[in-house]
Amino acid sequence: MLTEFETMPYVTEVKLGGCRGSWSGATPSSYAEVDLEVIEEYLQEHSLEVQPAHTPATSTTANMGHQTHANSHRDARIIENSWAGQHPYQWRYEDQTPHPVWPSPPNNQWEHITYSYEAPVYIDSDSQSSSSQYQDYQDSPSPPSDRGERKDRRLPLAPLSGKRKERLFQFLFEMLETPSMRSCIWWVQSSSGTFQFSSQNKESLAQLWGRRKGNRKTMTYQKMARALRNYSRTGEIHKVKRKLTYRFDEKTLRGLQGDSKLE
DNA sequence: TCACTAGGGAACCACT
DNA sequence: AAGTGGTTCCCTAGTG
Repeated sequence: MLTEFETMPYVTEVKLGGCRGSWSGATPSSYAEVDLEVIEEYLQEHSLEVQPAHTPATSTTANMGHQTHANSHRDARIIENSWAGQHPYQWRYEDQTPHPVWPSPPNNQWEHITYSYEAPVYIDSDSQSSSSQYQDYQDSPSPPSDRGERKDRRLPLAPLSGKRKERLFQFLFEMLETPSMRSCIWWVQSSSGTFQFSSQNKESLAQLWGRRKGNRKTMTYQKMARALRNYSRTGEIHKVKRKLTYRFDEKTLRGLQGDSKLE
């Protein structure tokens, strides 16, 4: 029995008109580079806007043009193993090996979209034994912060004055809510705000962040992770003792989710 | 040994 | 001008 959640990458290409939502069963070694063209286009559109604390899934999906059914699922978006809940899937266990059961994509949607998936295999930590590293980490109190007084002013995440720059954790939340970014970042346990980067596509995600911020140099995962480590001081995001895995602070997550519902 | 990941110090920058 | 929120560079350590 698996004692902690594991990541098993899967890649599938969804080329509509062709094999709609078919599970290609590609081997883990055949990772597809995430097609960022669509994302880039989307980011460009949004970078021109004055963004509230984050860009909600509604505008995201609207602009992505292939998630029109998402709104009806918004309230159920943050659910366990939901993969953001917009394309629910199930895990089937055969010979102790989990296999994703892929949903069929909406008819005539995702046209021209090349989709690559790297799906997490998640074993709910809530039902784990106490030997779980993740559980241990979850139960441990937040590290004392010498800047604890600042916690009260790090939020609200509710619409800021309209011009404040988007922050990294807001960007990450947005990406987590963006279906086309699931090959880069995904929820491990959305209810606890735990998410994970793809080892294959984390650099792409970092580049998107850097592009959105308009950095002079190319953003890398290493630099982005440095910023994430700063969050552990302010308590907005904590590192989970698992590779490429982080967890939103409860307040931060509530703020982000609450903000999302305001839209 | 090496690649990858994590942690953090320090200087710096853009913006509020 | 000061504070904030990163960004960039660098070094070190742990792990497989």
